[in-house]
Amino acid sequence: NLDFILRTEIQKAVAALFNQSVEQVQLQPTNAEFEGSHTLVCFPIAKISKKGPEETARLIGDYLQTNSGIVRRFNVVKGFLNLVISDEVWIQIFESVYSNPWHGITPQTGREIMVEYSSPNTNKPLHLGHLRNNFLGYSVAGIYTALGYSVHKVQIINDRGIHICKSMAAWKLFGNGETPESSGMKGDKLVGKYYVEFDRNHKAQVKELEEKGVSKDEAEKQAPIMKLAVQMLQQWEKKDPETLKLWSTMNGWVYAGFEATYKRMGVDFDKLYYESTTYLLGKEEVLRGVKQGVFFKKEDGSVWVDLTVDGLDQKVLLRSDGTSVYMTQDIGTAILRFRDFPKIEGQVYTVGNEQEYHFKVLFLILGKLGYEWAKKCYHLSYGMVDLPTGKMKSREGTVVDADDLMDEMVEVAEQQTRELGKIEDSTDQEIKELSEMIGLGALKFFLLKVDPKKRMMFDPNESIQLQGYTGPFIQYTHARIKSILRKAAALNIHPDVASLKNVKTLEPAEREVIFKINQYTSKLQEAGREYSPAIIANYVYDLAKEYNQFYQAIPIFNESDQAKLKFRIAFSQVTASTIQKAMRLLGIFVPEKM
RNA sequence: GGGCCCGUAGCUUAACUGAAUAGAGCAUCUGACUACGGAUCAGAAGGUUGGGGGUUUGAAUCCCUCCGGGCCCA
Repeated sequence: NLDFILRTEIQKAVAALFNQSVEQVQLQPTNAEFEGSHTLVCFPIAKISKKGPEETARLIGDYLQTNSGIVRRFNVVKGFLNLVISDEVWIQIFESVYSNPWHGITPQTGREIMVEYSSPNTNKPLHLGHLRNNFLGYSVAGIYTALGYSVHKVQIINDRGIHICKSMAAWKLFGNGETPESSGMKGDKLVGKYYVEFDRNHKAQVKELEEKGVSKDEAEKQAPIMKLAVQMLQQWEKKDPETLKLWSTMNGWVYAGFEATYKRMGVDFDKLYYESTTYLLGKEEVLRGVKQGVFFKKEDGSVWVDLTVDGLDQKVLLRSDGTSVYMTQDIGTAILRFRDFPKIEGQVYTVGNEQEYHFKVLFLILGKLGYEWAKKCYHLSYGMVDLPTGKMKSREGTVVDADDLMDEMVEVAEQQTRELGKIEDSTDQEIKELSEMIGLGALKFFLLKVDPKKRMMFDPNESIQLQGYTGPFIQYTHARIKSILRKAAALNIHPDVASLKNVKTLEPAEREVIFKINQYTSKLQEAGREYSPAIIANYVYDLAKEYNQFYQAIPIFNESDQAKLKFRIAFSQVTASTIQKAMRLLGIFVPEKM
């Protein structure tokens, strides 16, 4: 790794010149206006060298140039030492990537981790927010896999509670036995329809009661349809066979619908957890905590945890009637998962940032209960997706449905593909598949390129873009390279490692691309450390952009020098495969033609 | 009442965790070969990084304060 070597050389130089050691070597990419690729910021070193920043920079530059063997030239601007790495070194770096098909893929380390994402309710279909959630979780899982982890992808499905009983109640009253088959609707959509139906009826009944002088709060409880839903929830808890049957039938419809959506999204799971089987967990753990003295009981019998020493407040874990709260379940589920997968060192929870407090508390509690792995639990907190009209609200019907959005993206992609007419020899089926790849690529890239922590804006009109900083731009670059490689094969040009050795100098555009290719592994590590697919998205865009610049500046096949020609083909190959790998980390596929 | 997050070009965003003239894309304007794919490339214009103060050789980044937006806990 070039950066590592450079750092070591710089440390040696400082030791030799000033008889001092530097901990932090501040290396950064050189600004475009100066010659060089790596820049050493010399201000901090000037402090220990007891000389001015410029002189310090010059001395280090001189030393490196004569002693290191990798620095060809240097220039000093103010306190910045710009280093020009010799082309031989760049070519060597390229060669090591080229000759290693496993570049950027860490062999299995034996480490294991769990990533949770999606985690929907079963009363309504998936929406735009779930898309961001799923793509993020899936991508982080992919990044960790590439880092050598064995990753277990899970979700917890909120399949019980009043919300699904509302859909059940409405279906019972107005459904007339309607099923996905009889209606031709996707199961999750059908159940969602009855959830809306419930809400509409409930509102009407509340209004009626209010007109009779009942208070709003009372009216909401007394509305007959609400009473029915509550009654069904009680029946469910008593395990009434008829209620359980309807419950599992309707949930079954939803799962079939979700399955179709996940499949199209290209995400999957290794294990599913259901709240109906986990909601009673955790109570024993909490009681154990009371015995151990990490929790305490109040006079009314409720159990609390005191987090004031951690800068938070007191939090209830069991109500006075002994019933659980959400936190209790989450404690139980976390422990269950570590029993199911004893080798995992931690869990990543992909959940919106409104739950930040909840997870902070959860991890603290798990730590107090003595679980070491609590330290390795991470809340992958992401911001809401806003619409130009503001927040998505199901009650106001402003929710962007996941299936609809994917349809729309693919449709735009297909229209564009046909208009450009570059793939005339393709069958309809092939065009469909390609459009799916492009449409979903655009959507995933759009949702992943922004820092997960940030709240993001989704404008349905402007977000469907296929030019510029988008997934299709990168897919296009890949397809274009593939076209070059086909031509090279047809011309019988076959690059090999030996021919690379005959290349002595590089064009600036080539150096830039190699610089980017060389960054892949460190960007991958950074993305893992930060749990941020956005870092990969930014990286792969930069790489594609650099390659396109090279492509425009240098006509590859005009080259008469055979070694150079072969080098450029090899170079294009490596770029394509790096693009392919990086995009795969985002869950995006790249085409051969488009 | 207590706590957390955010504010960067008209819009969407980046900045390697304190470094050079704050990078991109969209939109606007100008240009690109009979050549390997124009979903591309080159260029112009667009910024008091919400306001003010402080620390520092150096601040979008750290501290204080005010303004504006979002979220959580009781």
